[in-house]
Amino acid sequence: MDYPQNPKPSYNYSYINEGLDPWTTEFQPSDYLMLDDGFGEEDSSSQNMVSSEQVASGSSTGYSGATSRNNSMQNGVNKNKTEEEHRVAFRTKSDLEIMDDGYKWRKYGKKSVKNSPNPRNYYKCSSSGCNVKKRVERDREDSRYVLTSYDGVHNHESPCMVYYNNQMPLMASNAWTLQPSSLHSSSFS
DNA sequence: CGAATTTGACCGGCGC
DNA sequence: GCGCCGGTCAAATTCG
Repeated sequence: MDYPQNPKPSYNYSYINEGLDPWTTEFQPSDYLMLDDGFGEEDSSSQNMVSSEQVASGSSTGYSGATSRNNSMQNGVNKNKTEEEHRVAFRTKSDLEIMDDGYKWRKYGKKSVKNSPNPRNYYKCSSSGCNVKKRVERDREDSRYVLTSYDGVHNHESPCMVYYNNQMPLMASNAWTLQPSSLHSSSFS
């Protein structure tokens, strides 16, 4: 698949000249942040975020067979979950869905969702022991938008993280953490 | 030659 | 109980 993807983590490709700054304006986090159970029926999107919480069960390589997926497959009743499910979903205006956010992702699946002509790609953080997953698909309504969903919290820093004199860690201009706390303050530049 | 992607198969939940 | 549907696996293939 030859794709004119951007060679490096830099968003230099030509944007649709909307006369708007692409990243500070078009980036709308938590556009449809449907957490919780699938109670709220969104008018535009009827897909329900899967309520499967994956516990970071120790052995990363200990994956054995497809049957022993997760013995802790509890029901929706959250009795004693130690791991909260961190989900962040947002929508970005981009013509490319290959967005480098500072982490290395390994694609592990592609599926076409019903009611949408666009397939959905599944990525996983390539760092060992980091079970953060990522889901990328195009908006079924506006194919100009890309719906990205992050699942989990990284247990390591971004490879693009830069340190200035052992001071407070600063992020590179083209990288941002997925921590929900730092999601609000968009310190891009 | 090793690593990452591709892609169909498979698995498990949920609705009927 | 069966079939739909979304998520993941893993063998094969491609890529660097």
